[in-house]
Amino acid sequence: MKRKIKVHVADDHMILIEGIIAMLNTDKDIEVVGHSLTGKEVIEWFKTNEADILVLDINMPELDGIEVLKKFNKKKKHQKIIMLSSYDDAKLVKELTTYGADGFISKTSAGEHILKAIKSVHNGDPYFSDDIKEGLFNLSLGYHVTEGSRPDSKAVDSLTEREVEVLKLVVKEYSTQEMADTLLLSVNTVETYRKNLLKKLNVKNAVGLAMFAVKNKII
Amino acid sequence: MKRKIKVHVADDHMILIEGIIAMLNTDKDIEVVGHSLTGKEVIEWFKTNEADILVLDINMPELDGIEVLKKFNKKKKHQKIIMLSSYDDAKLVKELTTYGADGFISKTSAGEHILKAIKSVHNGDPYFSDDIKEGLFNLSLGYHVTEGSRPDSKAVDSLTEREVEVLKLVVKEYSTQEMADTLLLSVNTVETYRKNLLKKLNVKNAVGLAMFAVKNKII
DNA sequence: GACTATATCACGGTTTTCCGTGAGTTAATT
DNA sequence: AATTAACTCACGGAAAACCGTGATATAGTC
Repeated sequence: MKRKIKVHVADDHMILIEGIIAMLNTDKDIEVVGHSLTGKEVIEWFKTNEADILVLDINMPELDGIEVLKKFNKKKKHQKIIMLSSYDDAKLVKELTTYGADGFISKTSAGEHILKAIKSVHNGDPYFSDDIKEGLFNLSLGYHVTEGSRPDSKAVDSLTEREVEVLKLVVKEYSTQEMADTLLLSVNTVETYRKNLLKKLNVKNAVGLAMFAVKNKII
Repeated sequence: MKRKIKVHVADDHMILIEGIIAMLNTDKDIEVVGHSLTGKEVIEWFKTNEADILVLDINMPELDGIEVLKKFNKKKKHQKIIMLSSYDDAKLVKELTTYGADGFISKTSAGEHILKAIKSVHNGDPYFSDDIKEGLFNLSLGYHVTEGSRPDSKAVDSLTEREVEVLKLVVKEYSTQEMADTLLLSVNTVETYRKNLLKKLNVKNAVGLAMFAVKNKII
């Protein structure tokens, strides 16, 4: 008997999880072996369990899908990962694939796409749903940013990934403590990034960081 | 034979719609007679069709659930409306019930709640899922929240001249001391304005003030 | 193998922000 | 005359941000 494809589903909306599970259960080759409501739960689950495919929502509390993806990437975990996105995440696709995402489907697309994606990815072929492809296409046609004050691309490029992550959270009004909890880092480390940001971007305080982020569309 | 409860489901995520439909179809008293992906579609559909219950997502493109609710309310349409919300919409509940929402369920709650909600509301009893209730409870415990996140003209109008002046300087990365020097005020006074701003705009810190200023073009 | 960049954490200290609460003055409105 | 809104200031305490400096580990590059 053929071994079923083991799938773990992570999304902060239980209703959506149930919907996906119900659908996947209609396929005899697929078995849902677990689900999580937060990024932290995902990490915990995979410490003691395993699955072939992880269906991972981008927006989750505590630890979002992107962070989870990065952690898995770093640890060279072998399971494939399909990112679940809301409509406006097209621009993330490229970035996320470099972090090891194997597939990308939009929640706006029909549910059968998840089935297709799982089978495709399990076969080793990346999968992107049509609307994601369309979004990518539109992006490549010259994403027009509304001009305001001149962005400082030199400074942007000088930022490391972690610094950008911290910057994004600063914009969301997170305190250092909250960032540490979210990114699973020590408060001291977050402070270091914050200091580096202030220096690199040559601003005086968190407001300066936020304004820089706005000008450079890091938001 | 008993007449089934006719339900229309509106959400911009097809996957979620499918999940809900699949679940509702397991109940013999309920019949899903239509679904929509945008607010406009909902309006169009109800011009030529009818349903007993409308399950309506708050966040949709083109015309969001709130607008749809208002339109229905104005036209005194007779069907009941259950709002589907993401986690952080608790503060909207009160406002939405005045616009004629009969129920409120969070997407984070389990799917069976939709069944309960539909039957309850169809019986004439309002329904709120537990986490929504909890959110309301917390709100009534004093956390005075004005409004959600979108551009908020009410909040802008509530600001006094002095508060706006301080806000502008906050955006320019001024410290309280510097603002006091610039505006020829005592540090204490500037602090007061800053506190008022935080409260009025319902943000956590100076970054929140800056982001509000950006959104509302006070810069 | 040395060098560099990145990521991670620590510690002690200063400054600023944030919070609550209260209170006096003027100008406009009822 | 009474109320209200805006403006002004004060004080004490808690929390967070900011600053400098240094350390370790790792991965990649020259």
